[in-house]
Amino acid sequence: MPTFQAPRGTRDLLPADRVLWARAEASLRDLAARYGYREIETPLFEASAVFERGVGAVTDIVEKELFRVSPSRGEEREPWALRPEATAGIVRAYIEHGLHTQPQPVRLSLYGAMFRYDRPQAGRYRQFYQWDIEAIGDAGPAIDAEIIELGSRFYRSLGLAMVEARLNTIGDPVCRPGYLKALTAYYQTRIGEFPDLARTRLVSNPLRLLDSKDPAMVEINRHAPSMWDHLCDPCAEHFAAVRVHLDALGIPYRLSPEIVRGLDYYTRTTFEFVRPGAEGQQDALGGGGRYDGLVELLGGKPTPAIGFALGMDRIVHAMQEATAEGGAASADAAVPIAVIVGADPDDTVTRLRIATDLRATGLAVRADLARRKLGRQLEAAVRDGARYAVIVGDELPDGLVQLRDLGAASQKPVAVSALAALLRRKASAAGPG
RNA sequence: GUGGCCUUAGCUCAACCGGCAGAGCAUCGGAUUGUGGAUCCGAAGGUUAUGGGUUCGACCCCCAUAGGCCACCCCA
Repeated sequence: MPTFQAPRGTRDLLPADRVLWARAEASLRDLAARYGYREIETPLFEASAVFERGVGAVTDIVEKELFRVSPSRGEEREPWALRPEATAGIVRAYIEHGLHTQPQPVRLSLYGAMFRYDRPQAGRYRQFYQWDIEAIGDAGPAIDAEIIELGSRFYRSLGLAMVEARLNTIGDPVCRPGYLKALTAYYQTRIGEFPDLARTRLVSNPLRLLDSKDPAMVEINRHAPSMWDHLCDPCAEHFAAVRVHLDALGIPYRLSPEIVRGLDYYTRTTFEFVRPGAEGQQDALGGGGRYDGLVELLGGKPTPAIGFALGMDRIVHAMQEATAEGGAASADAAVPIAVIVGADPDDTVTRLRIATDLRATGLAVRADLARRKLGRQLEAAVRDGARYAVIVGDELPDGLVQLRDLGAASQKPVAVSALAALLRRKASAAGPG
């Protein structure tokens, strides 16, 4: 066993892994830019209160899962926590920097690491990665549809066509209390059938009982009153309008009353992206909703907003499975067009100098600097995926090297001074693959 | 945070009832000194996750710890 290992719940992404990650990240950056969601970066940690107030102090998230950090010294008094999600920090930044003075809505995109302190298992890490999209300052249903369509497109761009959008509405502070009253009243009539854990939850967060996976609760929920029957007129109109927009865009979705968000600042639209057939609890690949109450809760003016977050760890996992099922393997960006090898293993100066000169012209080349014999150098070049080898040998005093086509196993002498232009032409001619 | 299963070389795994820790792949080197993913030969790689205990003797049995996985809790 090595002396040190990655901390519990974290892992190293080795170069072979990073290829897939980079592809997903490139796709999301491209999409965000084209949809007008501009990148923002917030600190990895914030005052704990940002999350506690935003999320609710009595929830498991804060009591159990918040990754708290405290300064080991100094005058800082405020307890900090690593960000468990992106929204609270983004909203804090929106308020702090007066982004309400910019044209509304402000469309924002953030990709990065999030942290939670709970017991790890596959697809659930203490350090994990999320892509977060927020549109702050627009109450209309069209922006809801834009964001859901953006999420759908992202999955499709990665070849995850099976991902399914699920849509719901949870009302707003006008109509939800009445619904909660009706729901609680119904649950009271059947509390005798409740599993133990569900009983405590009936008090703390009855809405959450709707997405319980306990068979008894599923049966009870079958006859539970529906939020949809209790919506106030504005909420009902909003919900209908979101669906009109999605239908107009041709975005398939399933209406799913169990998609709830347990927190008070969530309003109206909620949605998730799931992968049917995923093992265990790993089927949710992302989700979001409207949070018209959060900006005010964190000290800003009342401001409508909607956002969503996609878990990259699970997305990459899904991509790996899709690749294993016969999809195309992705290309490694670090494959060189040529490797500079030499007959004299010790002459690393010449090899490094030629490689450096070629790289200065923009080419992707690598010099073999391990002092091994020529055969080993060629072998390594082939296994690196290089198409050419530049062989430095006795011809060098005449200004010549051998340019060897590793695929065709043929070679010809080339002037060192002509190498860059020649390789550039080869690189652009054949293209990747 | 609760319960269960698991941990042998970088990776995938062997090792009889408790009796000298091995293989394949990968890595590095060699196969008459300037040419390849194959083949052959060789080397290196281990306190059997860690620490205790039982035993003449422990990869094997017992306890603890760490880590992984699974189911809960939860999923902002």
